[in-house]
Amino acid sequence: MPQNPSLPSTKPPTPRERARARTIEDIVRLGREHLALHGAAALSLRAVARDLGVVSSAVYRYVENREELLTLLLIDAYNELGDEVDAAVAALPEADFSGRFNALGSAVRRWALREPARYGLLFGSPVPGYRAPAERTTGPGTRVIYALMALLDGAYRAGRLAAPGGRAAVAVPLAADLERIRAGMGLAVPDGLLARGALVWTSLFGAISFEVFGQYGADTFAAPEELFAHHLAALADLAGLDPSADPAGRRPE
Amino acid sequence: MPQNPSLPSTKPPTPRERARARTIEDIVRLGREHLALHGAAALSLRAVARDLGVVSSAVYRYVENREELLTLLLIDAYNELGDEVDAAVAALPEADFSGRFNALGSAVRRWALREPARYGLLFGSPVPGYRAPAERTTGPGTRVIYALMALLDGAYRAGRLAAPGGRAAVAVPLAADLERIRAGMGLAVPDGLLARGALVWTSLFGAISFEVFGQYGADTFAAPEELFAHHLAALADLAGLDPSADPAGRRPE
DNA sequence: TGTACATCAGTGAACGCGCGTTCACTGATGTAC
DNA sequence: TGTACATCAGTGAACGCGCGTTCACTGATGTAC
Repeated sequence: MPQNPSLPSTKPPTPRERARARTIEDIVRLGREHLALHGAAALSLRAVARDLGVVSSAVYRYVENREELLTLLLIDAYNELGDEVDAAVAALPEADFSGRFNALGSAVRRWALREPARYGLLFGSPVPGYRAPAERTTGPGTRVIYALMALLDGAYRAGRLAAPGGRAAVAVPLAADLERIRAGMGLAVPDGLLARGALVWTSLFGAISFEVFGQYGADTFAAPEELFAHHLAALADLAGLDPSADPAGRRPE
Repeated sequence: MPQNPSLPSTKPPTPRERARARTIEDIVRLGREHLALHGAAALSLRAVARDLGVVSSAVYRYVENREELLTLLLIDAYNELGDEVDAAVAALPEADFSGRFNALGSAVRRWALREPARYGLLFGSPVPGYRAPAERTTGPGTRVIYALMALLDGAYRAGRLAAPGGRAAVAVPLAADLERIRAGMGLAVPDGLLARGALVWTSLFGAISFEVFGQYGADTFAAPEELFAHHLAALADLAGLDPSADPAGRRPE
């Protein structure tokens, strides 16, 4: 049974604690590599132990079981994606809403193409027999949608988010859901724009998933970056982002 | 080595041939059930053989190996989805473009929610170590996008597809891709609308994947049908479908 | 209509593999007095 | 500063499992003459 590393981390870590933390880091790193190479279903504690240069049972000192390692890898991947998205967004001025939107979408795509198997773990078919513990993964798992919603909400508060036209009315039960989300995230955007934001969110990942998972077919699109840039621009329109007042010199990545 | 069932199927099938075809059907049916229950990674020839009431090596009379069974199941699933989409679309008058668009999207969603594991096989993370043979799966695998594009092209030819506004210009390399697609599918829609159609396509599957794969979180949306109906309406707008002339009495499913 | 032969479905044993997990154990590293 | 004890990392063997695939075989079903 693995020892609980540090409940109240008051004192500085002892050498043993630091060695232990480093080993856990190694395990996660090796697990990450296995994930990237062979996919989640093929992730095995024995293989990780081999790479760690240790007998298979030794891993159980650090990780309760295979599920737990999967959870660690899930959190690790969500956080890496979240970090990269946050950094890409923060690199542009706060008032450049369209620029930040582009940066967010491009950052997700870049990470997904670089880490297809980990992207698949997060946004692909569920791993059979594994259910992520919500209390540990919800936080890291919602970072991208939080970043997107904060961006759109900021644009709305700045008067730079146009009201949606078209045929889409918000029905009553959906309005209740949206109100709950708005309250939970501290947003100001009205229903129509919030619903559009949700669509933009799923659409972004839909476009990326098709590219990463190879749905487009072998040689349908020779210029996938162009296609994605086009999609991003259309999604910015769909979200209601007003292009007129964007700082000059911005261009899609 | 499995015998090739029928290259030139001239004569009526012999009893043996019919028994053989029935057994293959049984294998696909059982494989389908295993897929639905445990996912593609857990699909095993031994398990199928057990369910078939036969020793494991006997399956090799009918199926070359595990890969081949996966391919059969892939084709089977693509065709079932394609059949249901086609039927849903054909149930509405040809001129009711918005209605048919709704029917198409709803049919995909319905099938996906009913068959989450098979949906995951088609549109989720790739099965590790498996590559679908393009020459056998491309046909069935493109039925939905063909149906969607035929629908949008019909609307365009009928003057019922509005030119896209917004910031999205089509860059040159992308235009070349689009021209190839247009020629290959015999379409008339211009670049802007074609690119929008591709975005609508990926967005539709993005929305469905999030719902099927549980990305929304446990209780974020109590009314997922409402959300999807809203998304479909927004996607109809995005595609450029003109709502004004739709037959009365149409409503989203 | 009957016989000799070819085809085919299914059997059963086997090979070699990797997996998750448990358990009693040996030494090394830390801690309390 | 030294000693006795507790903690912990890692070992090695084992249990029981399921998998894909091959192979020589037995019988039943079909086919040619």
